[in-house]
Amino acid sequence: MAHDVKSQVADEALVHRRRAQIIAAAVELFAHQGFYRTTIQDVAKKAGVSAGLIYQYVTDKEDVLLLVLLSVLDSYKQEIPAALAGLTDPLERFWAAVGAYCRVVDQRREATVLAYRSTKSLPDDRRELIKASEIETNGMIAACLRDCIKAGLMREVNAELVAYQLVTFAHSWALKHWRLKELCTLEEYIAQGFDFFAQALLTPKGRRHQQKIQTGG
Amino acid sequence: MAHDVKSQVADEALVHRRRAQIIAAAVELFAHQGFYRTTIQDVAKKAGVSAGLIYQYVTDKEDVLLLVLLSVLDSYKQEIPAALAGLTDPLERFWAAVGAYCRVVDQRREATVLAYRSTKSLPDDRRELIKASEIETNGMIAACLRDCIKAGLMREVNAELVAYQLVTFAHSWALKHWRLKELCTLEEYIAQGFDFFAQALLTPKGRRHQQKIQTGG
Amino acid sequence: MAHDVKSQVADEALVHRRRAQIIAAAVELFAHQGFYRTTIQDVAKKAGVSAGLIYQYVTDKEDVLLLVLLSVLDSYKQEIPAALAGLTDPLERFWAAVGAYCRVVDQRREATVLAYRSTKSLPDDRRELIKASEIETNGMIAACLRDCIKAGLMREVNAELVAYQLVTFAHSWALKHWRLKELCTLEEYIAQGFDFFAQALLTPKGRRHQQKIQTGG
Amino acid sequence: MAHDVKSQVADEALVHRRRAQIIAAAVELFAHQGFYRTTIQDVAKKAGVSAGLIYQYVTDKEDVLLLVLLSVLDSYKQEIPAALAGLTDPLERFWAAVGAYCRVVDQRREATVLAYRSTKSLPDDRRELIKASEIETNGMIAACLRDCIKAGLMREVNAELVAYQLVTFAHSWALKHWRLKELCTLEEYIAQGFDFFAQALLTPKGRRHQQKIQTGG
DNA sequence: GATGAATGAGGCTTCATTCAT
DNA sequence: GATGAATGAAGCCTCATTCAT
Repeated sequence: MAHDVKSQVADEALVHRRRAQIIAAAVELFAHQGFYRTTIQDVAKKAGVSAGLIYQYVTDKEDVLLLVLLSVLDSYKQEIPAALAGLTDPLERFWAAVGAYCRVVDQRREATVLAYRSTKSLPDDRRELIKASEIETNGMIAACLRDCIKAGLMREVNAELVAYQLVTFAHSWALKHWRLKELCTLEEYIAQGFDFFAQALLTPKGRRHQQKIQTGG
Repeated sequence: MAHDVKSQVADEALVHRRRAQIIAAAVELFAHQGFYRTTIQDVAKKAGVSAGLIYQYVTDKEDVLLLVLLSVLDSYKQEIPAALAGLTDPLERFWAAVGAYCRVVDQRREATVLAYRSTKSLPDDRRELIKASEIETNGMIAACLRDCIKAGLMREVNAELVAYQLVTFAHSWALKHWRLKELCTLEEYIAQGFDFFAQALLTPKGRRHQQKIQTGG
Repeated sequence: MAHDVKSQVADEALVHRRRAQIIAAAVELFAHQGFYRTTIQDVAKKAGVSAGLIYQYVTDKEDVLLLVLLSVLDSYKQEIPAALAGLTDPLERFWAAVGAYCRVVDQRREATVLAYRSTKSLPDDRRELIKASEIETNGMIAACLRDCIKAGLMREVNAELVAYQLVTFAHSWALKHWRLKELCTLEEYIAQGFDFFAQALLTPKGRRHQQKIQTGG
Repeated sequence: MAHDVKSQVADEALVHRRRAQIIAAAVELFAHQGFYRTTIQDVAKKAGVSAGLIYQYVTDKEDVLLLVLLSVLDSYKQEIPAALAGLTDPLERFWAAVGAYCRVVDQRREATVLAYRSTKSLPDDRRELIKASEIETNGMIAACLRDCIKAGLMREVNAELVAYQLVTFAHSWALKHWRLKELCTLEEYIAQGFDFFAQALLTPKGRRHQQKIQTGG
């Protein structure tokens, strides 16, 4: 799991519980007020612990941010495989992955925005952890895409590049939510996105397959 | 344009010059170290002025950020119309607008990232200014899109929603540059994006028109 | 008493002790150098604590001033009742009250001057607290006066107005000490004041009573 | 006149005019906001000149305060002799002097308060100038008092000490105006003060003389 | 393990003063 | 003589971090 971050406390279960507590408080505060505007005292108070305690589970304020960001990215990494479970059809898997992504983003909207804003607040080495996690998630989407291409359902596009476009599409729901929420609901957003990407990516064969899925489903 | 922000100094030309000086220094520093890590002294030193001087042209540190962000958004608002000048064909105008957008983003890559990261650091009222400017720029793209739809060259899509997708596509070049630059060049990025959006948006008529343009051009 | 001012620290006893420490340091410094010339660092150093600590017991530099002024006024409010304890004769009580006032002023001479100089440095709402306290003290003197009038020992004067004159008489010892100390001692100052006010206020009956007291006492 | 303060400007008339301009602006600002809260820029703006100009007529910000305070004390020193002009009767002169003092204080109420608050803000040497001026004014009152005593109209009191009491009585009208104005008008204040001091000071002969004056007047 | 009072370095901001025009 | 833009020292206050209990 996520944290190679060192703690002064031995009991692993406790470490886990305390960190969860700290992260929960921090996500909310960071998301609303930003990293710099949030003090450790704020986090401590919201988490219902003392400020000193936090420093037994974390070395730095930046460490708290790292923990928070990793927890956000973790939730992405968990939801996508979960959504794919039991599905075998490449096209179904593809839409399921993208849809799942959009929905996690919606559930953790503020945290997603936070990730965009704050990654650069981390020192380079810790930021690499974040990037790695992002690449991993993107990889899941790209893999689905490649399976569709291999099956002749989609055009030969640069899978990673398009994966970025898909991911960005999902993120935008959070980043531009202030405006988008006035234009459509989440499901409408997803629907028009699917339509859009379908147009852009599907081969004639893919289109026919798509029809079948929708009719059959 | 851009700054309704008040200054202690009367001489407008001077105000303009000084602010440009301050903004130039600040963009660079904010982009690299972030808003909070950058001190006013840093900005002053880089701008070659005293810290006190800055406060004759700005009320706040946050005001500096506002000025910076507005200057970024301004550059968008200037480049797009410039790229459209002289073009009348709806499709040509559309691609020109999107291409121009991508290229400003590339030129001001760090500033663009800064805008994403730091807008939330502004108090609500100042943030509204930013949002307004963003909506305005988006409107330019959406207008081109609508013209294409009206001319029967593109499908009937939600113009504003798709405009967001286009804008996001451009921004991603800056936001994910750390990864994308390893996958392709800017022009390749634009080309595959055009291809992608063409697939998604053009009507048969639009496709034929597109052919003509490319052949003729 | 005195401090409705909020503190970050919970432990009331500690808050009390720390504030006393801060006030003690501040009175001296403010009295000598004035409020504006004294820095929080000065206060901290003299109090033997860190600058940051002060802000756990106070919100503002102005808050320190408020605390100081309230502590001065408090000492007035405590000394007068103490001086009256056990006395029942109206005339005796009157002189005791005025004498006590003069003596506190003498003991806290610099603080008294400070109160005159610095009250206006407070924002209006905090200044009201000071005024209220002053009115309360004046009320004690005025009450003694009224008792004497009721007993036919003093003329029918405007008690509150004369109370002001008495209070001002006491304050002047501090305010004009630089000159008065060359003209007389505190006790001489009080004596001539008593003589003066006796002439101005006593009725014939009061004069006879006064004789008795002095002879008997 | 008052200012030994040096100026960089030669033309004496100009110096005089400029200083009057500066003082006028400063009195008002200092009186309302206090010395430290008022900036030189504030004074310059209110005086309708540039900040730089002030430093051609003054060496220091403290110099401005000195000028202001001296101008206040000057007005005392002018009004009292003016009120005495033409009067020969010692008792009449005495009441005229005290009355005049009270009325200048009323006219320059805020400036008087300022003098109380701010004298200590001056460095020792400049403060001596103020004290000297105060002693001089007090001397005028004390002289009237001594004349009355010499004429057998008043008791043998310490003239300087009582002069202080009289002066303090006048000042209190300004210092405690916030409360006194609710208790009486200026003229009532003066009247009750006169009554009070008459009781305290007049000999039987003085009392008869007083009757004559009032009846005759 | 937990607490929370204490520390002190550091940043934003103000403003008296100067000086080139 | 007058201007006002520029300077830079200095002070208030915050907050990450420590440590005695």
